[in-house]
Amino acid sequence: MQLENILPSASINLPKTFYNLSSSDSANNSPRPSSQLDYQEVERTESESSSASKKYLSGVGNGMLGETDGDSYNKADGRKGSPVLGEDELTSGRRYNIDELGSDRYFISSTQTSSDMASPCSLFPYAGQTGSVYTGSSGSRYPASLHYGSVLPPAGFSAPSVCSGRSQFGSGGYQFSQGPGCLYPSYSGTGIGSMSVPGSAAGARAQVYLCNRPLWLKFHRHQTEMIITKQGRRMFPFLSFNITGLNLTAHYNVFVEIVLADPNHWRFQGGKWVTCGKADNNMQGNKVYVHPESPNTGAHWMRQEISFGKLKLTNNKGANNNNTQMIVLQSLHKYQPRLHIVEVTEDGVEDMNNEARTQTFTFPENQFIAVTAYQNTDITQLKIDHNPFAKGFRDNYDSMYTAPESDRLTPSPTDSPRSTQIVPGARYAMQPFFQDQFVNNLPQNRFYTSERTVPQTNSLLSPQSEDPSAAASAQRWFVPPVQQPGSNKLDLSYENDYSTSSLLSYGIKPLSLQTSHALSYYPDSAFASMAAGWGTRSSYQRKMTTGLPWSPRPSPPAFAEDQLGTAKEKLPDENAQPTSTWIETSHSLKSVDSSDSGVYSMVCKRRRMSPGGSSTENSPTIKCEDLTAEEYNKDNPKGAKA
DNA sequence: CTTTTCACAGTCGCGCGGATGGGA
DNA sequence: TCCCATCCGCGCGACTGTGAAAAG
Repeated sequence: MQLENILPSASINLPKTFYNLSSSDSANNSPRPSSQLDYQEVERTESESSSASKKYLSGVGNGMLGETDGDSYNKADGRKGSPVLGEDELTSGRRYNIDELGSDRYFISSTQTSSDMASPCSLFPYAGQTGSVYTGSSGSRYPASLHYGSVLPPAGFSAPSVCSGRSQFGSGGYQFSQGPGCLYPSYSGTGIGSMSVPGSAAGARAQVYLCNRPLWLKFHRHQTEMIITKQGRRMFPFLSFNITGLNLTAHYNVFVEIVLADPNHWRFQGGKWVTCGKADNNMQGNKVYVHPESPNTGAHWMRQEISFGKLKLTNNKGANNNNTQMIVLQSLHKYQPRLHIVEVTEDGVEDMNNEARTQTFTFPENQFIAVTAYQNTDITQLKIDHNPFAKGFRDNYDSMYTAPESDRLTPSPTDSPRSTQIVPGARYAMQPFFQDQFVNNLPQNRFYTSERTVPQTNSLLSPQSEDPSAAASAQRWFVPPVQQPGSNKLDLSYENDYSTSSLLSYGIKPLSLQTSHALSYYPDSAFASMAAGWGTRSSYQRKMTTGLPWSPRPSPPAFAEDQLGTAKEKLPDENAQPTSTWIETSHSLKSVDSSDSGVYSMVCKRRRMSPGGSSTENSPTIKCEDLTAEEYNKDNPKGAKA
């Protein structure tokens, strides 16, 4: 599919400066998602100041799998990717160089001032497939000016009084997309990252990490799908952020809004997602989920990970009035979650006179297509592999726990999402970690045959580990909403925030963690909390030994798995040219090996067999990406579903 | 034919109640 | 002996994807 076919019209109007950002862009003759722009900016910043990336890249299995496992790492000339899914921009090595830096801190700055606008990096409208939010032709709650950031008009973005009435959101306090054609906020602003508010100097400049970004990326590579049901279905992966840069004493409402990402109706055809007519923009229903802890102080939001694990998606329009936990979506439409941080008064009332107190953050990897039944079996498998609630569907569930210690790649049962929200005082540490668990709990051997040899667990567990690559693997996806003019500002932001790290560094080194500034927020150590909430189930404890492949450390979601990245996956990444990938690959479902795209497509469409089936055929230990045509044919003579 | 709905089986954590053990 | 805290097992509900049936 051609990119032009799926990109919203809004994406056509891209600043020329944008195309000049990358040498490869011009070759593509095609607009690149603004998200790339953001990534590029970050990348450039990183490349200027760090050589750690090479060090990191050179490591085997140290790859930030979430990013580097991307199959679409492209060489400068060999571009491949998946415009449809836009995964390439997320997985391209060029854009993700930062991920491989020692810091692993991924900052995405948004434009705020006019000078920023002048900067191609910050100005490019984020209209790409992966990170775009469709700009509706009709009125929108978010004016076009949003490309500066998330300027939420007081009129349309009424003060949420979340404190006293969070339900207002559900009942229309935030009347998103209530009217026809209003589903797509006019948000042509900066790319994925954050959007800031003009004149937001009045408030603290928030910066946001997408905590479980690697997991999101894994799904995003295959075009994330989210089940919607009448009773509501939780998202998986769920949204989880770390916020910094807020005023410690100011009060904020934090909520997620899910908006249409493009004006298209999608269908899964021929093993890939294709557009199919226009989206129904008359969809009504709640589009906002206010974090239950809203309003709260900046210190509160910054001391812990902000998770939206209880957010539910539904297609039941009748559920919008009385259920603030559910967001009403339409099946086969592509959506983009957005995080809003609104400074409010102590009683939770938004200052209507200061729209600059609203900041919005968008991560393109959070895009998903709402479905009533999974279409792409890869997504299904990913869900099964990573979602603790779906453990019952893991074919080799038992073997994962009975296997030798070194072979055990699945996390403890305590990786349950509930644990992430139950352990008192441990949210900051527990949730990020559990997010990691979700990523790490995947039976690695199933997908990355060579990863098993990588002592992932060791890197995680060994406090004394001084491996730079391991340390580098710790990553956070940082999205400061307000970007200071000039890339150097971004650098500064990065340097400051990372080196001084007001947030948990999530480094591999526990010591670093303990000494991090962020921990000062936590009277109860994350580690203590971990210990408290860990391994409560005796049944699993019996199965587990002390040397677990996963660690209860509050580690970043990404590195563990990333570190497992195979050389195969990483090598192509080193020379990846993100821009090129965007155009040349026609569909995102391409796997690592573009040459095997046919096979890949076939394999990926293979339906997951019932556990009762032949172990050979159903063997979940082989990831479709890793299967060659020969292997696949051998394993599954029946062939894949077309 | 595509999409949606529903019942189902499986995992898991919570909460309750009973059993156990230690101290007064 | 009584009281209290802790541990353990069980039932329940929440949650998942599956697969068949229903709906369009």
